[in-house]
Amino acid sequence: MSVVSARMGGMGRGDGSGRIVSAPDADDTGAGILHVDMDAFYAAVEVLHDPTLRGLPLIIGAPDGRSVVSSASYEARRYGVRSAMPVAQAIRLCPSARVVPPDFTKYRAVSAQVMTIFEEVTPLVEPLSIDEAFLDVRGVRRLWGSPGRIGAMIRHRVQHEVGITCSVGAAATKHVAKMASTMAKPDGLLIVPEAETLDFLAAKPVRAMWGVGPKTAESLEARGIRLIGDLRSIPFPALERAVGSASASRLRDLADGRDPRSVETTRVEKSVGHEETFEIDVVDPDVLRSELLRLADRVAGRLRRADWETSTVSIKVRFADFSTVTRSQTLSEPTSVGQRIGEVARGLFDAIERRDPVRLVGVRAERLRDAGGALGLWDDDADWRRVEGALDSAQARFGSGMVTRARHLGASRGRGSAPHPRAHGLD
DNA sequence: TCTGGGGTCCTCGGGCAC
DNA sequence: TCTGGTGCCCGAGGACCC
Repeated sequence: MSVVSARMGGMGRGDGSGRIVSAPDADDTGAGILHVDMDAFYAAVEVLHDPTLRGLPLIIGAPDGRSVVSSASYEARRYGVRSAMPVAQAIRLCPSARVVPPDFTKYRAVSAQVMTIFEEVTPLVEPLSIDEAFLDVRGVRRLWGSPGRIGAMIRHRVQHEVGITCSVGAAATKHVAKMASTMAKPDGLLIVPEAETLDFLAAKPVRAMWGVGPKTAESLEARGIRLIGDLRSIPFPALERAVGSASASRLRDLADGRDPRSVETTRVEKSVGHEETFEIDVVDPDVLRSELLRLADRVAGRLRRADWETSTVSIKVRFADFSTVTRSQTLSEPTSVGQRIGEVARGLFDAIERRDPVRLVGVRAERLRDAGGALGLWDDDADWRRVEGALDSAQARFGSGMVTRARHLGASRGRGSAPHPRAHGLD
């Protein structure tokens, strides 16, 4: 029996018109990775808090200025409203829509409820964003049943315990599970048994792949590569010319159904930043400098709350014509002091000669590189040798101050003492 | 029609160390 | 002492994701 029990159109277009779903008891052999994605999450949470909004076209986004749509209800999507579209344009497409400013406190609270449900099903949960996660359910079959049953159970629990709907993709790999949940939207379950992976992928457009955006798709399509199946047949050197060698290898693997990424339960932030778009483009350098200081202060505050320091500060300046430049500087001494980050940001800004009107400035701080992965997860001797090499090289470059600190961080965690996230998995 | 804000990851060229 | 290969970091830019 085919995985597809209902088909209502082509590929998903974001408005649910291409929805494809499976029955929960469809063949799910080998489909132990689930991707769960909330449907129109921000809009759904707003409806949860104000039931009079149910059934209305909703646009989540700041109603004024230069903001864009963060989320839209399916009622609004039927008018062509999409995420990332300027709010002004969305209102023109759907003048009857209710525009609601985003409230992340509310969204985070509901997200926590949903993630708790996931963690009650399996310890192997990888939150991907506020409204989606991967779950590895291969080790909990005896507890809850097959992946299809588990997907159906999660959907039922989220709907009844939280009050919103979600879509689930079940497959042998993260990539296919993610594609499947997208196709099942809204409020659906799509199972791709492992043996049907290649057939499932073959006729899908390359644009549907996770990681292929407009630019990559355009480059592929210009060479006649429109379907994932085409990625398998094109000579590899031609694919490399289209997207570069690393992307070519990755895309070829994904097209062949290979995706070695496991569900990782730990994730470490690598940078924090703030940026702001002005309502009206700014020319006055003093205004821009003081804005950079303000952003640097906010960044520093977050660094201190997270108890880490930055080794590299970068700024971003977007001009009126939307061209963007970034500048960064690695510090001789790591810091979490706003004034210091602000000084560096201002210095970087002053070194940019272009003085066109500016629409956006941003400040970002990279986490201090401690040369072995921020959590110090040493897999084996090879990792350690690589770290030692990097530290030696850095010592030669920068002197011993920063390097001693990095070496200490590595050593204090202990070689081999930190468990790899995968070690927490079920058997 | 005029493009947010928060991120991650990749590529590429240059410089440097071993 | 010089050279080439290798591998790392840095910095800039870009693509992509939600």
